Amino acid sequence: MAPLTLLDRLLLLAELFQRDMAREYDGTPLSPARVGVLWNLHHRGPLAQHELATALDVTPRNITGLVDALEQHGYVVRVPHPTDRRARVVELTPSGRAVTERTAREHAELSETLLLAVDPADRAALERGLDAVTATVRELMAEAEASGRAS
Amino acid sequence: MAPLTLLDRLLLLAELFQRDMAREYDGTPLSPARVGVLWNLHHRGPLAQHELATALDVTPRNITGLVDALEQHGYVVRVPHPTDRRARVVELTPSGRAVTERTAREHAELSETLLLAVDPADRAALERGLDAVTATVRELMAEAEASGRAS
DNA sequence: TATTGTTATACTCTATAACTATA
DNA sequence: TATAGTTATAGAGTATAACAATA
Repeated sequence: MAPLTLLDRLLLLAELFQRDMAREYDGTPLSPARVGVLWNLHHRGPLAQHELATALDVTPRNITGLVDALEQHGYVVRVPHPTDRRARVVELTPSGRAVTERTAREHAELSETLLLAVDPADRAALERGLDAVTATVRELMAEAEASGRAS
Repeated sequence: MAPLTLLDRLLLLAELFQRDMAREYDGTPLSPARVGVLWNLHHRGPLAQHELATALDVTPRNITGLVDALEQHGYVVRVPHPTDRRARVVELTPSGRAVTERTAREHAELSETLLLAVDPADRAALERGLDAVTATVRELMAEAEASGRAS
């Protein structure tokens, strides 16, 4: 059997995270895409819908649906934009904030657990390596997008 | 700003890969889930549909839809199972094999590129670290599934 | 004119439940 | 009885296109 390449390892881990995420909110009104909205609001504060669309890299139509669902279940509210009467600003409710705070807490714990699993002598190299890989992936995606746009 | 944690880095990379995958086959009859079927057939040879369902961790109903689409576009064929007349074995066509071989080639190239981006002194530690993290994530998921089943 | 968000429509991925044919 | 795959139905996530209100 061929040994696992670096890409194999990374894709495997990405798939595990994705699978885990998809099950996390099973049976609740939440889902990975909806939590993505909450997570952005948690980190950046109230945002207009088009800002969410840009941040999540989806169409504005999509945001309408996600915010509809989140608002219906009480996690966010739409408030008028202070200066632009076309726009609607999305804000976390206390219930939404409870979700993001719980998620943040769980992330911190998981990060701790994962770090402890790595040999202390390997930790710095692991972080450096991941950063190098991430930077390269970003470059490749930017190039692909540029050439795609050109065609 | 808080520095990126190990989990932050891993989730970021996972998201980039996911985003890239989703665009890869944009405008073609392929898609991540369909390529997942082709990929399994590439690595394991012809498979019955229930084997695909187990491998991809989705319902048999889902496999019906994916194989329908792949068959309609000429990437796979359904052939009778040699001994079980209930089952249908899914096989790659030459056209399907062309896709998986192209994907394998692209993976090999990308893996090479990513490896070159990492400081040679960090490469072994990166692989060890990723394996440790992957093993831990798997343990946690298995535990979560076991306790979910119990409840 | 351009932007913001919506309605209308469609496609993919996924799930559960009921059913047929076979084991 | 149990398994393999299908039909029926439903819901989430995504996209494009046309439109109203506002900038």
